[in-house]
This record gives sequence, C-alpha cells and structure tokens, in this order.
Amino acid sequence: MASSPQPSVPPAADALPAFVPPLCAVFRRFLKRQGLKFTTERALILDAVLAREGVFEADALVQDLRHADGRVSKATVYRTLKHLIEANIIQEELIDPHRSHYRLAFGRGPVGHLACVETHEVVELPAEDLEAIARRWCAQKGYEFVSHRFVVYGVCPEAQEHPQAEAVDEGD
Amino acid sequence: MASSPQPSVPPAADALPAFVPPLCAVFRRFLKRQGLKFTTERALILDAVLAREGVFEADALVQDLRHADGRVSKATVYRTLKHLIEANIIQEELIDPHRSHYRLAFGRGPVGHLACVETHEVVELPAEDLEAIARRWCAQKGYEFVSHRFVVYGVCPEAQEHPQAEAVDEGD
DNA sequence: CTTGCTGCAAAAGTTTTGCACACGT
DNA sequence: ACGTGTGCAAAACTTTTGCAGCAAG
Repeated sequence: MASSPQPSVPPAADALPAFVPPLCAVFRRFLKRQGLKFTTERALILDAVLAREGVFEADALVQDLRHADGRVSKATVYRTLKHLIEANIIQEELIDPHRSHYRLAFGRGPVGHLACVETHEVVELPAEDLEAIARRWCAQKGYEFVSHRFVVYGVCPEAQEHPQAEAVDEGD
Repeated sequence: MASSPQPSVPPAADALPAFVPPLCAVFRRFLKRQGLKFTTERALILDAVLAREGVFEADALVQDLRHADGRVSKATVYRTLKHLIEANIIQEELIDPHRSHYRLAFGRGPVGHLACVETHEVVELPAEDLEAIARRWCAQKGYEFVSHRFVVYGVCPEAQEHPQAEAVDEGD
C-alpha cells in the first residue's frame, strides 16, 4: 500500500510546484503520531485528492471514488478530509456558502481565487502580498496568524458573451 | 483607525457611518419597482438588520426578532434577506462554511474580516487597497468585477490565554 | 378585491454521528 | 488480539418550499 504517490498528473500542469512533498508518507507519519491508522480508504482518498489538483468539493471526491474500484463512503471521506486538514495537507476554502471547498495546502505559496458568479468557475492566482497584509492585521490586533483567504467574484468573459436571460435585475 | 474599538457584539449602534442612506425608503422603492409589498415583517427585519451594525447571521436575526414583540418566522427572514441582497442593502459574506453571514452593504468602503478560529469572533477591518487588487485581477483575466472578499483567520488574544490541551480540537 | 406575503412544517441539501463489524498495527 | 476505522443510515443543521389563510396596494 505504501507506494509512491504518482497520481494522474493533469495535463495542464502549468503551475505545479517544483517540490512536491511525499504526501503519502507525510500523512502516514501524521496518523501514526496521532495514534491513528493508515487505512486503504485513507490512501484512496489521499490519491483522489492528489488527482484533483485544484479546488474541489467533498462530494466530488465521493463521486471520483465511487467511479473508481474502491468505493469509499461519504462519511469516511468527510472524516478523512478533517484529518488531512489537521495534517496540513489540504485546507478548506470558503467560496460557496453551504458547500465546502478544499485544496492542497503544500508549496505553491498563498493563492487567492477568482470565481465567476455565473459559471462558478474558479481560477487560482498567486497572492504573496496578501499574506503580508493578513499577518500585519493579526499583529495589529494581537492575533496569532493562522491563514487568510482572498476571493474575487466576477463575471468571466464567456459568461459576458452569453448572458443568461435573468429576471428583472436593474438598478435605479 | 488609531483607537477604533472592535465590538464583536456591540450593545448598541455607536459607530454608524456619517451618512446613512434612507434605507427604509430605499427598500420600499425597490420593492415597489419589483411589484412587491412592503410588509410589517419586512420593516421589522430591516430594523433588526440595521440594529446589528456589523456582520450577522440569519439565525441571529431570527433570535433578535423573537425577543422583540413582532415575531417573524425563519422562512420570512430568509426570504427577506434575499430581497435585501437584491436591493443592495446588505451583502452576503463568506466566513464560515455552512453558515451565512451578512452585513450592510452601504457606505463604509470595502472591509475585510479577521476571524478567530477558536472563539469565532469576527472583527471588521478597512481594506481599501484590496479592492484595487481585486479589480486588477479581474481586468487581467477579462472578468467583470463583482465583489471581493478578504478573510484572515487567527487566534485571538483571549484564546491564546486559554490554551486547549493537545487533544484534537474540533473548532466547530 | 387582487395579488402577494406569512407561518408552519416538511423538504432539501450538506455534514456529522451511532452502531455493528472489519481492518491495520 | 486490540483498538480504531468503515459503512450504512439516521441525525443534525441551515436554508428552501408548498400550502392555507392573511394583509398590503
């Protein structure tokens, strides 16, 4: 089971970090340190996470795993996502209300998101300067910095071209 | 911004912006334009919103209204919040997953949020420079700018004073 | 009067949890 | 073998919706 994490690297690997930590080993070490077990399901879930390079939803993972041979239950996916967050392998993103988004948390530096309010497409953009601002805020208020989030909402070019026939929505 | 207080749960509206648009009239005009009605419940809800100067949750409004004399049902609160968003009087914030936060959308310029991951206290901070960054991102990708969001997560001083055991800390 | 609105409760949606059994260490 | 993890389904939780009566224009 302890095989090298070599998932299907997506073709558009435009910004993959140069250094990818051995996440499988990292996760196993984390679990051992916590007295937890590295089960087949957890390995499958980690693989599925790695296969989805960008932002993903919990349910999407469940679907991916359902399509694969090793079906993993919804409950286990959610439980494992929590561990992956604690292990600092993924982190939760806040893009939609009522729906949790996650993304890998290693390397690649702080990113922000540019989300289309029409198509719900989400693009990641580097945002180094923002973390500095976030840390300054924390220092200013005596907070211990944990993380930050920057999401920009807009209408993507495609949606601008194809406007949906929406209800009355004109300002004054 | 030298000694601006940080009332997470202010007892009263002590720092309303200098210019407060006649929101009641604005809302009523909006409703009329949409062929909708300005009911007692909607007035009560708008009042409750105005009473909560900062970020608030839908359920908090329901509680406030329950404590007041005019009880308004959960359903009506949610329905009215949608109208208030369309009327551009409030806007939805994304701070917690699975829980909607709202805040007044007029005046006061763009703000970001500093949220404590332990106590869930949320502080607002001015963030003028961030909107510029957001607009630049949109321009860069051909997006039409809609809005932006900046949330910083940290541990507030109080929570740092009361350190939790090494045990798994489930924040939520 | 006509039309939309409210309240209730049940539905819908995502995430969590209890329990019996299977698996990793 | 022990203790933990898993799957299933039901619970928990916030938000939405259908319906019968009520209120605003």
